[in-house]
Amino acid sequence: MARKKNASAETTRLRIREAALRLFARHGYAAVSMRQIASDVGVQAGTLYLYTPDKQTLLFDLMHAHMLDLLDALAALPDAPDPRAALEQFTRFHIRFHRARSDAVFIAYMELRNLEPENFERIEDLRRRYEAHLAGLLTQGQTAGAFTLPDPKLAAFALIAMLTGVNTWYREGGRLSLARVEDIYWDMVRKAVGA
Amino acid sequence: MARKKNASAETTRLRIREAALRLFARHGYAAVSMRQIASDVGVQAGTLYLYTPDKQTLLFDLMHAHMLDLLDALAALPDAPDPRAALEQFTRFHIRFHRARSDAVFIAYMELRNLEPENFERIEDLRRRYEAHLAGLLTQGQTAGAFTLPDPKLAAFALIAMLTGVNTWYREGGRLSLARVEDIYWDMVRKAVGA
DNA sequence: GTCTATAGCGAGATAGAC
DNA sequence: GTCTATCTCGCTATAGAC
Repeated sequence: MARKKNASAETTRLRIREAALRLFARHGYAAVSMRQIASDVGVQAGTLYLYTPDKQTLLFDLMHAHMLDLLDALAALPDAPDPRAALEQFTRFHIRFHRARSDAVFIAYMELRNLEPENFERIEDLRRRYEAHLAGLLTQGQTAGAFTLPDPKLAAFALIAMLTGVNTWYREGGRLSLARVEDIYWDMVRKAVGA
Repeated sequence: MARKKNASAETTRLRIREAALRLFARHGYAAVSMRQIASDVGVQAGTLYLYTPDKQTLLFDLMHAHMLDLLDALAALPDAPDPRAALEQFTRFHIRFHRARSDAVFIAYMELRNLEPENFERIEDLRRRYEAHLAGLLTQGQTAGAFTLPDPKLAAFALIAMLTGVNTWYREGGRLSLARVEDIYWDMVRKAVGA
């Protein structure tokens, strides 16, 4: 049946993306061969080319999907009553979202240099939108007198770097729960912007 | 003359390291071939093997030298009169030192996964010493009542991530001088730790 | 939709001439 | 100290059988 065949093909497609995501994150795009990905999925290398025109497009699709997920999830956040609540919501959202997708986050940052120029620009454009959202939120808060910060744009860069950094050290089952980590980082974020 | 030959060899050695550093930072260790490095230096590929036993050792040596430089420079900082002054000194030092060596910084972080386990452990050990220095400084400040922070270890991770992040966006000749960037980041650091 | 087989290429590393 | 030449391997991508 057509439905069965499509379902099976979609499963293979998904498994290829999962394997590529994990392997690229662990060893790096350039260090991973199409053969390794195929072996991980349990198909032959040639089979991958039914699902992607080439290795570069596979990488780009993974990064692009991740950035769209991020912006969609950001847009889906409920409205906050005031700038301080909005910043707290952003802080906790950023930590949770990035923690849950550490492989994709790692790739979206580390493999930028392996993208062809046109693909690079498309990903960078999406990243700038995310940064601009936070910068706008900080600017609003400052205008409203809720925050005191020397430079909203730099503060946005600084806070995003700080929050994303959780991924480099946080391990499930460690000293602190993720909820506790959120609390601690929110405390530092709040103080840093003078809220 | 022996002196002339040695001097020439040392020059070649240096140029190989510089080329490798730049190329690894720009394209990634796995994506750069020994032939590319040789071509950049202006020698043949085989010549590189007079200076390094293999590509992996070349990478490790670059990362190791960078980490030793960092710890040496940290140790060479003058004593500060109090915890707040020590933290300000650290903040400005970190930004300046990392900014001046962006290629080495990038490699020391991004290429960890391309190190063989034993080499990885040696680099990680050096990195932990650097983090421990800041964590110790924060703990002292808190004990002395100069800082208010929920968790010195997490604060150290958070601040280092935030400060290193300057390298991802700062460009010479941009809107802000590096001195001004230091001021702005120090303002955020100071507030974040409640100093 | 997946397989086997392979074309075509470039990699890391080494040998030996100069 | 650097070169040319080469060994051996694994890569991306494609062709065609089933």
